[in-house]
Amino acid sequence: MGATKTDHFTDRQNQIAIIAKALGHPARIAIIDYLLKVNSCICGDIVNELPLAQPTISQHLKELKNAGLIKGSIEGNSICYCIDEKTFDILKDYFSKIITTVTNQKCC
Amino acid sequence: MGATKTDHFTDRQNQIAIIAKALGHPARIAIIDYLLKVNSCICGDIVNELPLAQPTISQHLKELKNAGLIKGSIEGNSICYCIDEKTFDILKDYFSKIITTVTNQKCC
DNA sequence: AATGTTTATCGTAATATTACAATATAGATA
DNA sequence: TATCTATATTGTAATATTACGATAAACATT
Repeated sequence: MGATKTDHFTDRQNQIAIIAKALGHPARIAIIDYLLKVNSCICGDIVNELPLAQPTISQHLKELKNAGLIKGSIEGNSICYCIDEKTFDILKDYFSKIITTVTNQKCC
Repeated sequence: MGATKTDHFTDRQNQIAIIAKALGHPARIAIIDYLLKVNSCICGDIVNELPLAQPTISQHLKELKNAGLIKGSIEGNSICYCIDEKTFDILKDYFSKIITTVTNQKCC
């Protein structure tokens, strides 16, 4: 017990959940906010910007990358992380659809 | 150690993270999907619909409710759960803003 | 080559989440 | 009121997440 029963849900449900989960931590939202603000980014910057140790930030960046929310390219001896909008589109579409459907419902 | 350092982040960052986190489990996405499908709902239905025990579903419903994603009204001896679109709007607006910003960036 | 800088990984302690059996609670119905 | 039905709560085991010190890896610079 304790582990999520991934195989009982559809691929789409798992996909949405994985992306949402990656955004389910304020440090990761703060990283996204910072990436938007600076328009381009080096991880070291984030370490100075956030109240977390370097290994913790590296771990959060990894999760955002695994979820497809950011992509990183090697830039000399540091790494440039950027937002990957395709993945954000998936979520936006999902929410848009929900809102449209609910608006047409007469319930509760 | 181990606990999220909530007070180091902005209220808005925490708010987005809490909502996203609530959607970060496939069972909860499945519940949202089901609520959309049936247009109105009783918890018992969900228990028959999902491969999870009744207490587990009750727990997931509680989390969705705490995050403001659904609302429940007592309906005789059962409970009618519905989607609360206001909260989905918050996320949709957040993602829309991200996508607009990123599209105008020339990075990586 | 030695040193410095930047980022990742390992190990691990603290905490949180997930799932469910057992049980409680609340309202409906007999 | 006794019983049934629907949902919530409690307790707890299994697992996952979060945070960070220590260390490694990769590249740059001296």
